[in-house]
Amino acid sequence: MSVEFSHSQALRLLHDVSLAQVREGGVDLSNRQLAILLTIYMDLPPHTVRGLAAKLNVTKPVITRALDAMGEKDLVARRRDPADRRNVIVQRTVQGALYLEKLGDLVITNARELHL
Amino acid sequence: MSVEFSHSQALRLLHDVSLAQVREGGVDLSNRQLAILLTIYMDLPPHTVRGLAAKLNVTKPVITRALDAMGEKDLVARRRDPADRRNVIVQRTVQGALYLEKLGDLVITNARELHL
DNA sequence: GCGAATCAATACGGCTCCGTAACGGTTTTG
DNA sequence: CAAAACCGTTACGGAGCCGTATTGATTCGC
Repeated sequence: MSVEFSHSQALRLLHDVSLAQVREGGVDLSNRQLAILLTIYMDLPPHTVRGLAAKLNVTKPVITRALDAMGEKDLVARRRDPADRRNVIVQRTVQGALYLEKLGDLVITNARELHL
Repeated sequence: MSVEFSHSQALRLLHDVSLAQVREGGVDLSNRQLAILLTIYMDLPPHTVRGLAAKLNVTKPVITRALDAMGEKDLVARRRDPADRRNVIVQRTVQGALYLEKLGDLVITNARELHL
């Protein structure tokens, strides 16, 4: 299945998705937070703070703080690694999966409306 | 040209794009700023502060501040409306067009890598 | 076993953005 | 013309995130 995105189609898709996000005014994540959340849900576990920091090319406190913020919204959960208690394992949550499901639907809906 | 986005393909695309943005670490706009910028470049002019605020469902100071921030990066420009000097007309810039061109390319490149 | 190394979290000062409210400048209205 | 309406900006206090440096807990290396 192959398709040629036109340049303006790509930007229109971004426009519609980000506009819907802004207008909705619900949960709004920073670029970094979204990247972290998507990495947790799309890449293979396990996810540690250090691993996420390396993958996103940011410092560890950035990850810790993002997990704090998203943890309060129940989008992710933390657990100490029993094998090596220095590590923290980042886990998915029902709430987080739900949020990303809606986000994916938003992309798909807008892509369809572009006859893309 | 039509294609069925799968749910995970949509999220993967978002993941790759936001990850690239974060890893790059260059100009990073908030969700709102990006929505404003894309509206200015994708929707028909003229664009006023009030009009943008209504379109994005946010207050006017949000628009003013976003224009301040993006104006300093030369992504947008402001001009008084000669016809009604209360209005401010928001204009595109070369720098802004360049930024969005790169962003569009990023989406297209990542979409292609997904064989989408 | 004990010091070095590793992990995540925290402290700190600084910057940006927020929402509400007030403000000057301009135009419309009566 | 004066009062009201309108437009964008600024003021203000507060919240969130940043980078750097440090801390506390745990594990590794010798």
